[in-house]
Amino acid sequence: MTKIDDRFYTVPELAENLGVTPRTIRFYEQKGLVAPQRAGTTRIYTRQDRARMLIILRGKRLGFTLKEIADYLDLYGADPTQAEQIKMLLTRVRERIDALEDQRQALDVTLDELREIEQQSIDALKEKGLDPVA
Amino acid sequence: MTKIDDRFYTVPELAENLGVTPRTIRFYEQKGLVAPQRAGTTRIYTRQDRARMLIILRGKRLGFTLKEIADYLDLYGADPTQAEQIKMLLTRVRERIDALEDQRQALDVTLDELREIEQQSIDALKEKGLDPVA
DNA sequence: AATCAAAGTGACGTTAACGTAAACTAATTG
DNA sequence: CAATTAGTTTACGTTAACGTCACTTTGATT
Repeated sequence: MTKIDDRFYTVPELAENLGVTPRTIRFYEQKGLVAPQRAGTTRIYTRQDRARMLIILRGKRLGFTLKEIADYLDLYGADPTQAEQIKMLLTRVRERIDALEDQRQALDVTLDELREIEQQSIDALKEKGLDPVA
Repeated sequence: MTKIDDRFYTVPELAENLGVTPRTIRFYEQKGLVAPQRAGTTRIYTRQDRARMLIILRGKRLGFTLKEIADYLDLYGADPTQAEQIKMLLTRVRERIDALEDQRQALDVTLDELREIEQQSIDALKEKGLDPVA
């Protein structure tokens, strides 16, 4: 018998557990990313809710907007085979990979230009008899 | 005798010439980055003003904020030897290089994670007998 | 029942770099 | 001289993802 984790979390507890602020969790709810049940007015988060939050946070880490994450999650559960969901994920992930590779390219170009300016600055200071380190 | 470029620009002309909108130029003035003379109410930009704009635009391309660019430009002209200006520039440029190198690192990590997800998605679709390309 | 901490609910603030729209004024053109 | 064209001014709008307050509500405890 494996013990199932049937623990419930309140907002502050879940926030603590996930390393985010309570405001963030409530904000996500307002954006339709999570929909916890209530006990009176208090939000109750199950392990499934927590799993959803983890997906959201991973999405954020990977640079997706909350809107994109919401679109993805909308298929979650509404798609028995989950094929559509995975296809959509694959599409978005590939878009993001392309975007990041472009960014990487641009970043390298910028770095080169900055290094050139750095060198020019060093040279200029040397000509004035100044130490570029100081 | 070299012909000097003593042409003057109005806001829309300079904007056109630099590939920015008039609003941008006026915005920079409001932020204290440029201070063109006036002919009545109309702004008059000299070649020096244009040079300043080019510096600003380069700074932007390199990822500096308008505030940082403004600080840099404040030394421009107020520093006869220009040594301080160059030192400051060097400091900022190095900071920016460090930041971008960090960014590059993070970006690579993210890319790896995305590629992993891509692969997992492909595998999942294949197991369902679906073509990951479609 | 009074109290008290915890949770919730607006609602406005923040940041950066402009965009947009409306209303003005000044100068030129027919 | 009226109309058009240019340029200016002012102020609010935009975007994303929350932060920060101030205030109210609840459920629980004494």
